Amino acid sequence: MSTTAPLRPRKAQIDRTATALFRARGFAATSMRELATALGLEAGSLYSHIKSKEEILHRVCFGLADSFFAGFAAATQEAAPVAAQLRQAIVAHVRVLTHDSAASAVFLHEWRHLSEPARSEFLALRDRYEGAFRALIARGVAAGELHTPDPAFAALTLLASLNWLPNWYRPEGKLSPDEIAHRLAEQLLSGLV
Amino acid sequence: MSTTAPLRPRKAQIDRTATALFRARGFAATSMRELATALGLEAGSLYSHIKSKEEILHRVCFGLADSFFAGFAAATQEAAPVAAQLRQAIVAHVRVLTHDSAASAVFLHEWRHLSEPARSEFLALRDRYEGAFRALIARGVAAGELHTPDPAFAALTLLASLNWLPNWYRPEGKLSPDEIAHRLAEQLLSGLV
DNA sequence: TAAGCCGGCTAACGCCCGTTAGCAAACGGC
DNA sequence: GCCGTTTGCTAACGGGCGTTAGCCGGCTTA
Repeated sequence: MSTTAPLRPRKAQIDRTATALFRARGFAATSMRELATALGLEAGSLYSHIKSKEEILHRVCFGLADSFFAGFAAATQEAAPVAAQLRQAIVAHVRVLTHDSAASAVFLHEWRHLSEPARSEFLALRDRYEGAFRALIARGVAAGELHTPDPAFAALTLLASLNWLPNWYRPEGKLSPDEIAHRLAEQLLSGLV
Repeated sequence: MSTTAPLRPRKAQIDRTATALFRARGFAATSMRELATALGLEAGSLYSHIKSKEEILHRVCFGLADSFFAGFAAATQEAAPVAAQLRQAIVAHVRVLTHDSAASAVFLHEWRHLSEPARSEFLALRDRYEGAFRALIARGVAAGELHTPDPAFAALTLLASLNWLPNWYRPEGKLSPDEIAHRLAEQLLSGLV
């Protein structure tokens, strides 16, 4: 858990606005002049607050990675049946996705515009997170609580389903984040028969 | 099924190379000069073959949409149990994804760089395709072959899992496309218990 | 009231972008 | 052997890009 120093409010606002633009148009297709206009500024003024365009992307991507790891750790630290831990991990994952779906979309799609070595570091984190799910499922299989021919495969499809959420989630929708999480868990753990 | 006129070979090669670059770097971050260099040309020469950068993206996105619809139609035209039809539709979808995973990745991620009205037309096609899966699942539920509280939800998670495939599929991997398709179908239809 | 930071401006830098115009070599079919 | 098509080149266009330098008003704190 890298301790993120509290951002000055203006800087946090820049991050939020940039995140929304990055999500809507993509990182490469969003210009600093567009971002400045959206904030009611001139382009040059942004550089009183940030060092570069990529710095924003870096903060968004790694900040969200921290959130995902924190959620997973909290969900799996109790001594509960593995299936219940997996359910909790799904809920935690969905909570992060829904709490800031714009940042999540950026996290999922725009990380490749990070330049090295940040890009490789990011991918390593992503692999580690996926590995944690894989290991959890494997423990469930070993304990006889879960059944799948291939835990890696299962982890892949599970996370893929969850990560599609930012594409259709609307905060004003009928289902609350936790209801969505439980339905997803139900669906993914029980299948369609 | 819009009949795609056969492309002249050079033009087809430009499309293929561009697709690979769009996938690796993203549409907006890929320059015509990069594309030309990858083909051993100068940037201006590209315009003897194509009208614009976006034209390439348009062809890739809509061409793949055609493939998906064709696969789905072939999979569901026989009078088989709905569950079997769904299995076949999954296999068809996976075949398209694996046959050209670069184009699939572009189809899935870069369509938003289409300008209007192409962008809206693309989204309408995508909705229609998703709707076809949803309807198929709903028919399965009505026939008592499938069980899910919410066919729309099920269609969403199913396609999400499948569409993650281009992110990890490697043609030289151990599993053949059809083996992957059957495992995915198994996983998604039966769950983890 | 002075000092110092915070937040913003204007102007400009060098560079890269997509695209066009005009020209020329190579080649296949009649 | 001619003609049209295909394929490519060079040079340049107007414009947008990320970023920097230098400046300044206004707020906070001593």
